[in-house]
Amino acid sequence: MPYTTNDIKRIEAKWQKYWAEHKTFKVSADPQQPKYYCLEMFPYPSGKIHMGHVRNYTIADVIARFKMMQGFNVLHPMGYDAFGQPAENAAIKNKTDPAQWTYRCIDQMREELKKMGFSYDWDRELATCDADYYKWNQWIFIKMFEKGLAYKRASAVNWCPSCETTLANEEVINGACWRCQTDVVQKQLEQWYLKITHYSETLLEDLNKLTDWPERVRLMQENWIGKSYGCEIYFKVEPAGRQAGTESETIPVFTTRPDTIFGATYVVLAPEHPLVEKLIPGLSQEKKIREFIKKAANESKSARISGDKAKEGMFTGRYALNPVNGEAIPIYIADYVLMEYGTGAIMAVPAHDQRDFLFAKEHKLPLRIVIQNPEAPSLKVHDLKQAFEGEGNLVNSKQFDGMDNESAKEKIAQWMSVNPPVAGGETSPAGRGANKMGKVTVHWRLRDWLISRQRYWGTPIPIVYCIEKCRRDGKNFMWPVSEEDLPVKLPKNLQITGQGGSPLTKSAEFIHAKCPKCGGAAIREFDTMATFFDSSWYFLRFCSPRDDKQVFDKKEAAYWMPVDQYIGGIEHAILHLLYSRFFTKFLKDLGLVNFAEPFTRLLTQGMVLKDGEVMSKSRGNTVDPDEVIAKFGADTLRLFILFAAPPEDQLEWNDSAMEGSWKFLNRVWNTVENRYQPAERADSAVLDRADKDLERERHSAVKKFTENMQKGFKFNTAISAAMILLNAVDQYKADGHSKVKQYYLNEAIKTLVLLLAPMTPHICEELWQMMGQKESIARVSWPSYNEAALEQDTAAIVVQINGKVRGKFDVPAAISEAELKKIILADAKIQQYIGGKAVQKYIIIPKKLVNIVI
RNA sequence: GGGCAAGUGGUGGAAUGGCAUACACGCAGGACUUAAAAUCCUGUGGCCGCAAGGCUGUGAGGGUUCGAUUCCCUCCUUGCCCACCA
Repeated sequence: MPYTTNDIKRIEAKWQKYWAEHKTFKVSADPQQPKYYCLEMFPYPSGKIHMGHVRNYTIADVIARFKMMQGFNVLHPMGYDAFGQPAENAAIKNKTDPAQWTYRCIDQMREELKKMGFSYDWDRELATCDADYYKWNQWIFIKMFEKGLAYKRASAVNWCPSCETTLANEEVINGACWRCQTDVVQKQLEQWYLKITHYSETLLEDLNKLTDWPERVRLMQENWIGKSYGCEIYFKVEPAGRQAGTESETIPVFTTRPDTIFGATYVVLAPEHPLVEKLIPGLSQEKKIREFIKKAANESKSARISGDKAKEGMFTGRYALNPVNGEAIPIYIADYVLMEYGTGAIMAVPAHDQRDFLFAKEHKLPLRIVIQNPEAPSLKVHDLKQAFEGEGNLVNSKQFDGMDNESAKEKIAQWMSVNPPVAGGETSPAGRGANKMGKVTVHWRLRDWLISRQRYWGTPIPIVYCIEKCRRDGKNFMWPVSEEDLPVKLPKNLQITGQGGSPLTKSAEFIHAKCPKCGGAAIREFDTMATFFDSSWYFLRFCSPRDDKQVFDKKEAAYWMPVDQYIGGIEHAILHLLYSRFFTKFLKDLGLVNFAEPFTRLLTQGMVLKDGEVMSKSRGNTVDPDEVIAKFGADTLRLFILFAAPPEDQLEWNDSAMEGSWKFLNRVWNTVENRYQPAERADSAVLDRADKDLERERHSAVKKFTENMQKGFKFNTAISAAMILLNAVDQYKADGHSKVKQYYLNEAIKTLVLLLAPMTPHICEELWQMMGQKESIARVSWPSYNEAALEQDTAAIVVQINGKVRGKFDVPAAISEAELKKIILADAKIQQYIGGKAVQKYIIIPKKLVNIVI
């Protein structure tokens, strides 16, 4: 039979049908069997799969099939992250319903995935937009609400004017919306948050457990959580002349540099700081300050954080007292201080902080040097061209003078946390430290997660607001929907226009509800959940996807979880992976799971490039997997992707290398077809040199292939081991009349097909059948190797003189050192290189190398 | 500005202290063919040499070592992440 595109198409279709009909990859929990949960990040169903998907899922499929052959009970599911804005945008554009569009895309995507021959247990397929999935989103939300971990709060939030919705901090990239790149603005809104900060400490701490995660993902999460040790210092506000006697306000500032406290020459509040309202009324410049605050608020986030922007600010007219020396310093409002970090207020030390330095120069504010550079010890204020941010010894700092600033950080923080302000009087706000100058604190960069979205195509937040009795009684009127009323279903067939806010606000059918408390009239919350909520626990749902009684089956989850190998793009290093870790910790606290981390091992696959650039629709340099499959078949595509680069590295698309993969499979095919002959088991006692060499090549290929699969999934070098075996088989001259030779040839060919089975499953199934086997190759045991068969009789010894290669010797493998030396020194060429000089020593690495030092 | 990763033939890549360039792609030459495709064989880092062979070579410079692509230091370049984070 020839090897043509049509044959390949027929073979691939045949085996895809076989796997589907025989449910080859259907699994169930079996405590007698070791489990392996292999999971790829499920796709957003946009219809067509792209090369990034193909690479991601091919890597996962090879791992799943390899583990299956190694005897594991492998869970390998697939689903769709199906809620989200693209469905709404498509619905607006095509005047259809987001649900219709999404399910059509899912159908299309499923077909494409099947064409790749992936080993999914299709009976577990799920889509997050199914009511029987998002019902459990709502259930989890209510549990969080009950524990105080889901709450509603008004504050300045990130708002994307184009998507007309709020965004989480994690979704703002360089001040712009992650989805549409529109500049994000700040807006004051009442929104739902999840209290991920409740787990800050353990999210950080447990990163240490994730030893099989890429180092850089752990670092990115560590930076994102951002634990910083520092000090909160209390600056008492001086009463304004007329208001003398009124209760004084205190400004807590956060700093990581308490060693510079004696150099503070002004205090700065963020424009949104709540204290501003209390400080400015009645001041002559009140109006101007309000204008400035308004201007700052309207500025887009990207403009505000851009590095080269001049720092703008205004003097409030008020002063604050530095607790360490009682000095009155001016209070400013400036846009370079961010409300969302620290306390939203800073002490400015212009001599030792570049941002403060620039602002001080601009506003002619004084500088004071409190750290002397040991390399230029007579630093003067008027010499400063920029802030001195280096290490040094303290000056102008009273009893701390002369101390190195690293020790001073700790000493001063300690001193402030036990002593009242030197200027006297009460300064610490209630609960922050009873009348002390400051306190040692820890600050986190991680913010609570804003999950409200003013969009239609998402999980409705299961909350109702009573508008009758509860509200009239004036107490709580916000209630979670009771469990038996879940799911709160999304209404169908709404008009999606993309304008005028969420379509849910206009659906009478949706809005009106009954108050779960008093039974009176109520209206529903019409915000939906961010889709990252959906994907934060889907891996648990895959353990029991059809369970309609509970969020997931505890027993099933206990067997399958945690995920042994998770595979996906680096772009989810923070968002999805952090949220999933948070959910797992919450579910552990609920007693539903008994592990703290959902993903034991993580592999982040590299991007697919073409012409040196990331393949993307907007660049127009995509290669359609469908077209490649039509021409070469799925196996060739899979092999190319695995062979072209290690999975973590970028992969450069190359058409001619694609043909190389085709050629290789063609050779494998021809070898089986032309050289495999049924033969009986033969006596190994009659092996000649060539047979032994072939056997050694076979065992060596199994060893190298298996080790490369196990140590970091180095598929490219595993494949090269298989290629070497094929080369050895092709070189091997089997005497057609010798049963012994045919037997060993058959063994080598069978091994080759088994090794390739996880990578190119269709063709290997077909070849396996051609070789007379009845069983699907997917369930055959992985081949083993024998160390003894790898032994060689002779060893090639490299001889170096002073580290330079000067000769090679074939010697018996078991030779003694003395004999080895004798043989080498007897060589005329070696003697010529030694040239009569005295040999200082011999470095001998057995079976490898001898270095003669002269 | 801070952090991390990576720099090896014409190309993808291999070697993690012991023969640099495994395995492929590409290219060149040859066989088969009326011819082409396919397939097979040979060669393929650079320089010198008819050859045997020699010298040189893993971004640049230095160090450790009998021996460095591999470990350490400095620098350059590229990529990624974070960033008025106090």
